[in-house]
Amino acid sequence: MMAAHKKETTMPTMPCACANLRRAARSITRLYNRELRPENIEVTQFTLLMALDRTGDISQGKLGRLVSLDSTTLTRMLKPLNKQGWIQEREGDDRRVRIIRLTTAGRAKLQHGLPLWKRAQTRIEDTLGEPSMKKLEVLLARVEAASESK
Amino acid sequence: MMAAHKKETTMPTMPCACANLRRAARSITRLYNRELRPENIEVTQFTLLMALDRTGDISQGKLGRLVSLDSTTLTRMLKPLNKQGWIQEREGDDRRVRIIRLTTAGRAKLQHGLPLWKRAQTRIEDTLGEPSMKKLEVLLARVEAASESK
DNA sequence: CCTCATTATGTGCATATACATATATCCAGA
DNA sequence: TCTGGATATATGTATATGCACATAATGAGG
Repeated sequence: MMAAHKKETTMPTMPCACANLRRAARSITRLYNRELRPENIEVTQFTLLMALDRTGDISQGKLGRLVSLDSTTLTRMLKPLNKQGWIQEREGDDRRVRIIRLTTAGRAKLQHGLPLWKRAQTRIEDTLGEPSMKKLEVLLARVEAASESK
Repeated sequence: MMAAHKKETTMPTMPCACANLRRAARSITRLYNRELRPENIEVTQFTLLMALDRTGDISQGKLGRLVSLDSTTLTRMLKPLNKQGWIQEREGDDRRVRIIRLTTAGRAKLQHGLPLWKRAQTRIEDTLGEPSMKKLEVLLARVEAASESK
C-alpha cells in the first residue's frame, strides 16, 4: 500500500518564468563563486572586469547600459573594485561623467581568475553541450528583449 | 568612408554563462516588479507566497531547499512578509524548527497580485511562444543541476 | 543519563540591486 | 548671456543573497 509520506524531492518547477530564472541565477552564481573563491573575487565583480577589459575606458552610464545594470547600482558596485585597486575613475570632458578604466592590477586579477572562471564555465558547457548552450544564450537574450521593451 | 565611431549598441552577449543568466534575471525581475508595483509587493516576495500556497505549512529549511535559497537568507526574506502579515511562523514539534504558513491576508495578497503577475508572465510567454518557453524551463533546470552537483 | 556529532535557525559582515530623489552640468533656445 | 529642460552621477532607503560562525535542540551510543 501507499505510504502517506511526502517525498522530499529537490523541488518542482514553478510556473513563474521570473522565479525560475532567478533561481537558476542563484544556483549558477554559487557555482562560479565557489570556483573563484581562491582568487578572492566574486563573479559579479569578475564580470565587470571582463566587461571593462573588452570596452576599454568607458563612462559609468554606458557601462551600466551595456550590462543592463541601473547606473546608480553601478555607483556602489564599483566601490569594492576601487578599494581593491582593480579599477580607476577619472573625470570626463563632460564633468558630470566618470570614466572607468581597468588598472594593471585589475588586468592581472582578471588573468589570474580566468582559469578558475573557466572551470565553472566548462562545467556548464560540458553538461549542456554546445548546442544547448547556444540555445540558452539566445533564449536569455530574447527574455531580456521582451522584458525591456516598454 | 567609414566613420571612426563606435555605435552605442544595447550590448553584446558575454562569454560567461553566469553573467548572461544574472543579466536576464535582472531584466525580467524589473519587468515583474513594474507590474506588481500597484499591489505593493515584489516578485521575490510574491514567489514565496506562491511557493507557500503550494506547499502548505512547511519548515524554513525545507522551503529553502525547495526554492534553492540558503536557509539563512530565508530568515531575512521572511521578515518583510511577516511585517505585512502575509505569513505566520510557529514552533515545530522539533523545537529547533520554524513552521511557516500563509495567512488569510497572505492568500488575499496572492490573489490580488495574480492578475498583475500574469501580465508580466504573459508578456514573456507571448514573446517566446510555448515551445521556447518550455525549452527555457528545461535548460534552466539543467543549469541548476549542473551547478549543484558537488 | 551523559556526551558528542548532527541539524535548524539566527547574526555579523559584505555585496548586489533598484527606485525615488537630490545635485551638478550641459545645452538649446529666448 | 540667461534660463529651463535634459543628462550623469550620488544618496537614502529597502530588500536580496551568501558564507562563516554562534547557538539551540535532537538523537545515537556508551
